[in-house]
Amino acid sequence: MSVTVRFAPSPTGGLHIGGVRTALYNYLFAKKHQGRFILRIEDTDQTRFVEGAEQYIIDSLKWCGIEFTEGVHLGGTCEPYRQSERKALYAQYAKELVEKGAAYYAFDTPEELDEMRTRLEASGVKSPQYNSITRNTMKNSLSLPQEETQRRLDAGDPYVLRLKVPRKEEVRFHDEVRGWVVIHSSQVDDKVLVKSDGMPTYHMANVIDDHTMGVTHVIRGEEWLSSTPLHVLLYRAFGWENTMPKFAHLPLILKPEGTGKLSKRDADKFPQFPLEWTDAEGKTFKGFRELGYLPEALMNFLALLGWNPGGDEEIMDMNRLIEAFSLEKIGKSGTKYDLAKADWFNQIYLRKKEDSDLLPQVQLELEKAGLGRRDEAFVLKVISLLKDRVTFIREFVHHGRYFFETPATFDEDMKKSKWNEHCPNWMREISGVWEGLEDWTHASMDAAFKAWAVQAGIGAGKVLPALRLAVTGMSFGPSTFDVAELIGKAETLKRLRFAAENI
RNA sequence: GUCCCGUUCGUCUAGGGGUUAGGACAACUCCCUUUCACGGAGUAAACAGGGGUUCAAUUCCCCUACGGGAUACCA
Repeated sequence: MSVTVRFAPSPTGGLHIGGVRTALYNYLFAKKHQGRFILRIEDTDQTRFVEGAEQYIIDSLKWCGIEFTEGVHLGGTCEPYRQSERKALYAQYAKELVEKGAAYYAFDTPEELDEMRTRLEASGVKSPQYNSITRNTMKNSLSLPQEETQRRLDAGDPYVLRLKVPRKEEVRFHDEVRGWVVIHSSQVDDKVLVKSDGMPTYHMANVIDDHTMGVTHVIRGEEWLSSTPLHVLLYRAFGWENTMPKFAHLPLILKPEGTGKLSKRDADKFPQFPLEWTDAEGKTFKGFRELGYLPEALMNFLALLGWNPGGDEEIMDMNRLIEAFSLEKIGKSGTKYDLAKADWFNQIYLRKKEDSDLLPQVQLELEKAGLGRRDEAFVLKVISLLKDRVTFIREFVHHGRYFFETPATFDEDMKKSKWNEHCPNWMREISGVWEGLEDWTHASMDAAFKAWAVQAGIGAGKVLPALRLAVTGMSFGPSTFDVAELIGKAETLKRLRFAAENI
């Protein structure tokens, strides 16, 4: 059977980094096996629905380079792909479960449920459950006389459907990353399958969808490991156990500091969203895109967060990741979210790009910084001079302002340590020497400068820092001669004379 | 509390009954560069603890500790 996987987020907000990684692993696995990859929207909780979230998820994944073969935005043979539009299907299967005696109606109000829990706790039960024992004391179609159940149903009393979890049954399943997991059915409670608003819960919708969509591998976060026995029980109840998908539970991404799993609530502390996201309160969070991360760098970083092919190889583009990916090599332990390495990946991928690929974004950054749009050839040269020195595209501005405007201020530390009382004169002399230059190149400037230094009896090392300060206003950067060559003779001489008067 | 999962340098990880426990990021040092990066060479840095099994355990088993997850009519 061909591989079918799915990514099934809830449209409850911005897609966070953990979700992106889950989607990525599913994508890599699907591609590797030339299988189907479905985008399904799990919107069964109408109270948590967030407008725009679905489109955001689609846009984000697209930016990441994660592509689906079918789904809510593409259509496909298993439509609809939005769970809220599959209600009729779930109702039909729910009915089947009741008829089989695998599920039952429960009429208990939230207050009665609370009461049951406090009563049980008072009598020493550590974790009160609605289960094979306690369900007899509650109001449901198992404990109530049949006529009473029917009467309530006919009267339109609110009810939920619960799974009748067997009292003594061993549930075991093989997890592709963790091996065999065994749990006794007594640990599983009679979970709600259909809520009183008629919507299925995640558990039921998930099982029905995965089955009807032909999903072969469920690759999801570890937070689902605990409820997998319930899902197995559901497959069993439906009689689908022999075609049950394989499970692979991914280690969680943990907060970089302190403890706990990463959550969207931490988004103001460190970037978590692929694209800029504005939440319900109107708070806007920058995405990786806005922060200047390259999607290929992000994907490489994310792929290696919890998975490793087993060697020293680290720089892997999407094709290479697909080729190397396997479920067995997924790690078991949680992983701290430390972006330092992501920055390094970004630097690597930035350097791999052609200067011309960087041009549009650099131009954009220049414009944003108020430096205007410049001649392409000129900017291209700036890029080649600066590319090895930056991690993010936006840094071209910070590192290279002086290419676009005459420096108005000069680095203070540099001034203190390298600018002495002779400097103004030196600058004037150098500008005089350079003024006579026929060709304005790095080489000719260098030669003229050295000749002047020798003749004046001054060590080049004494003057060069001052020269840099005069031309760029900064303490670091490419060779001053390169800068001078690019900005041109007139501008360079102007800067030298300005510096002589003003530093 | 209970159940489940986990634990190798600060971080991401490789490895696996006998290894000088490997790599990468970050840090630091040196070289290159009359700057800053890049590049190169180094330094420091880890098998959670205790019991077994074994000639031998970081690797297998058990316990403890610690971390995480789940315990909803959320996903």
